[in-house]
Amino acid sequence: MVVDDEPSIRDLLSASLRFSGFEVLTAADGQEAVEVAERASPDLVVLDVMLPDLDGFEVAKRIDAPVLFLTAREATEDKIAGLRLGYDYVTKPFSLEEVQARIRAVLRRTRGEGVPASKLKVADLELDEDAREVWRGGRQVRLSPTEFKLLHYFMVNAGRVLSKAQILDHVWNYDFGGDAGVVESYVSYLRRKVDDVEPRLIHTLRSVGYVLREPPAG
Amino acid sequence: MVVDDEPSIRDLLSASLRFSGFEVLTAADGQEAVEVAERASPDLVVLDVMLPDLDGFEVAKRIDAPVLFLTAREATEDKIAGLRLGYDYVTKPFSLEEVQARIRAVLRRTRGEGVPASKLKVADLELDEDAREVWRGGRQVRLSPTEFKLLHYFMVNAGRVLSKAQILDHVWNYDFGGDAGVVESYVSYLRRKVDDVEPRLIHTLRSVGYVLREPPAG
DNA sequence: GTGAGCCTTCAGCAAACCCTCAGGTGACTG
DNA sequence: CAGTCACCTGAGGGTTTGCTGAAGGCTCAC
Repeated sequence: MVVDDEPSIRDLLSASLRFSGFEVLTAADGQEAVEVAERASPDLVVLDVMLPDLDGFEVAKRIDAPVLFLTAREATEDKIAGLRLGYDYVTKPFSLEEVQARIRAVLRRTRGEGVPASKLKVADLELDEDAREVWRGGRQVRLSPTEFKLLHYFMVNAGRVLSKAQILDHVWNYDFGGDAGVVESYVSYLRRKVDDVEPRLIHTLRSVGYVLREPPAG
Repeated sequence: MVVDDEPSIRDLLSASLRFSGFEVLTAADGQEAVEVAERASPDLVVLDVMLPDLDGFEVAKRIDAPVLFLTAREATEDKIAGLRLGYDYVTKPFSLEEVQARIRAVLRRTRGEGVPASKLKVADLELDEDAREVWRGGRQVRLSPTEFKLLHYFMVNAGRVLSKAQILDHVWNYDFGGDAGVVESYVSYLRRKVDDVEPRLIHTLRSVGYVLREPPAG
């Protein structure tokens, strides 16, 4: 369930989550959120701290479900302090990758085994979401936050062709204004760090995009 | 459903889609689009971003159907930013092949199994639309974007004779000014890359066109 | 304040690609 | 058989696309 008063954020999140296979309900304010949550008992609520009517914390108290908070990066100290006390949260502007990673982490914690494990593997390339570690051929690799998010996106979608626009939409914050050139830079960084041995896993499809996959025989 | 204020684009798209077996409705502006969509609930709407009355995004919000946007290649930043919100789009000038491929992809995603799978096969020649891969006799072949579009057009119309003019109209952008000589060049490229073994699949019909088909036994 | 790591832009280079053209080849026709 | 026509294909030039090194600005920790 997604609760935010800005329609654009609501649409962005619900579309992205539906595409990933979740069933999504939405609410535009605290009142509606409590009502819908009572009827539908969602597995998780993504909740903006700042709502027009009720305070986010108030809503969280009245809902019997795990909560992932959304908050402005420039939030006041007491808000952040409140969040630190046991709540998970993501700051706006966020990237879809970030939110989905957090959602999966929360579900994994609360629902135990209903969710895929946190280790992704393609050929001899491994990524551990919880530990935030990446290994290629038994050797650990250090990645910057953006590099990690990009590689994670590639691995979740292993075998699928991803356009640069698509990558930009998922890995970069939704308010990023630049062009797709930055994706090329980061693909280049990733290649140097995790794809400098055979078999090559990141492949360029000229004027289409990139794909991460084990090359087929022949 | 096709929504564009330029009659030539509308006719081009609707004729091509009807020929491919779709039922097509059209609208010339946003107002009409919303009305028609309400009455007919189309499976998909092909929608120009730039309409005389309403903004394309406004229309998309009011229509309860998947949307494929059309946009000028040199669109301004904010237009593109809107497209970041998860929408599929094709840039003008497009080729009919491109639009139809995108339409099928969207329908496949939203309607699940109501649409033919993404793998085409003729004899030992295989083409996977999603993975953008082509195989001949178990061996993978790399194709440029135009080569891929051309082969795709051949395979969708396997067994049917295609004139060079027809091919030009479907595979090349609608504003292409050159002559049919390119088609000969690209057929030649394709033959070298995917038709260099028996049985030959691409056949020339002198002063008529080409056809891709498995030759009959004997 | 200072430095390190990180993010983004940019420009130069390299490769891939698209299209044109022209000479050659094979088929049909008178 | 010779002439004509359609087609095939190699060569080449202009353009597009992608890769990467370098540089500037930013944040954050010390």
